Amino acid sequence: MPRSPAPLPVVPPEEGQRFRRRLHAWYRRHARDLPWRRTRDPYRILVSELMLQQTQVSRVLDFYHRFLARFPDLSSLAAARPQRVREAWAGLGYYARARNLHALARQVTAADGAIPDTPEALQALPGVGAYTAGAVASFAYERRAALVDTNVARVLHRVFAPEVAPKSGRGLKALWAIAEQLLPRTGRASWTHNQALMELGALVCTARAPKCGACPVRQGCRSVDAVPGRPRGPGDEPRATPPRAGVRSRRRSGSPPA
DNA sequence: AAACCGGGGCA
DNA sequence: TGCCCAGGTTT
Repeated sequence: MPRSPAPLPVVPPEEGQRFRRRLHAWYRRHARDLPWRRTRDPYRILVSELMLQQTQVSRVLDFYHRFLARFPDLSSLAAARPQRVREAWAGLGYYARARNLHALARQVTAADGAIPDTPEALQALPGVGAYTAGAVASFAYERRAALVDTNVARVLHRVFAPEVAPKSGRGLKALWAIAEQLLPRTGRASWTHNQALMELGALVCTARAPKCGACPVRQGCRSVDAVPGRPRGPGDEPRATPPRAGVRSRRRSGSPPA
């Protein structure tokens, strides 16, 4: 029997629209002013995204400014010696990212010098995976591209798909499918939508102690709805235990609820 | 699909 | 010490 492919989750269009609206209204009021949100320069977006891989925003800020002062554009980076690039990265950690960025700069410079604008082409570059490819397409070129990073994965998991295992291959595929269904119609709107999704995960729908009381999309969140008996008012205290999306009573299959 | 990789901060 | 962070690459 050929194993039937697990059906990907479907988000009803109306539900998606309501989600987008509330998310956007929240973002307009709470978005942080981050330097890479003030530019569409593909090079600068690329630098920010590589620095931000597995690294918190607060720790990237200083490095970002210093790096760009040292290497203002792609060609200056491509022309630099590896040693200089490594120095500019010193302290940030994950130094393979610096090598990847440098290799990328040289590779693109050796070609036509243009950073690609589609996720497919971007993903062929060193150090650029599915997330970063979507991020550059969306944030630099304002293309209508989906992206799923750890923040987005957590938000979508909790709100729309608590039943999937978010770290598994299938779970991630499901979350990407949801992310694509949620995309607004235009690339311009997608830029804001994607930023907002990530911002919500970073500021409200956090890994530990999520601020559900301050969440613009808690109504309709399948993880919050799954936790009864907790009337949470605005600005509520961090929960001792996160919603643990998808834990409808963590029962090993077989032991029925008492 | 799962394993592995790799820095640093903070509870 | 363990978990988390705007993941990617390799097996």
